[in-house]
Amino acid sequence: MSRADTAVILDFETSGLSPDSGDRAIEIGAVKIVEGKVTERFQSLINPDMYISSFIEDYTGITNAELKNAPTSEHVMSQFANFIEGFNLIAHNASFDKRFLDAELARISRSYAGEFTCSLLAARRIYQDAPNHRLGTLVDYIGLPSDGTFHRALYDSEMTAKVWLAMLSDIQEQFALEAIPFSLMKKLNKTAKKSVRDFLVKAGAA
DNA sequence: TGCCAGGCCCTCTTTAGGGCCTT
Repeated sequence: MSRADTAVILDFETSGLSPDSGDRAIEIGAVKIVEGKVTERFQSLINPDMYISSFIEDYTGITNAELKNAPTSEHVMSQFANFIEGFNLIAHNASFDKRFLDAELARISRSYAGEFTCSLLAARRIYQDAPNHRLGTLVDYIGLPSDGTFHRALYDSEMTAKVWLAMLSDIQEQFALEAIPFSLMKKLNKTAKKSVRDFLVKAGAA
């Protein structure tokens, strides 16, 4: 049984919202957690072979000048495919990062065996009283220390990992669950919000 | 030329529309 506190939490900065519209990854950041502790980190800029808009330069702080000298996607994604091998994957709004991961890996004919789950969908269920479920808001809502350097890949993956571990800790304590399996968090992503409490109580009793 | 995302989830719903999230 794979544990939900053992996984790779990843985050892409990209040139836009959709690889299907020609957008590319410009930075990847990730942390590997094993039994709740960060054991490895991965970070690299990625040369997207295109100019990024001034909006994206402002949003991320990543400039066209930096990207011009960045390593190729082929190089970075090959290393990243090795990094995630054997691990399940987590991202904040996973459907977004999964699309870019799949698109960039497809370019080098690589794939991965791990399963994806989403910290955003989990947070919408576990923290239903939060003002909203953006990463930065959740960091404040939970009371995690932050220097506010959001919108960079490694920082966002680090903060997503902290939010994820806080959620696991909270539901573990609240519903008397032990060593929460990854499969439980995947099911939680698809559980109706109104019945999530019953779902977790039953999971604790099982 | 002009357009430009997509999945989840709520509700004034299900023969639909719009807000939330990610860059």
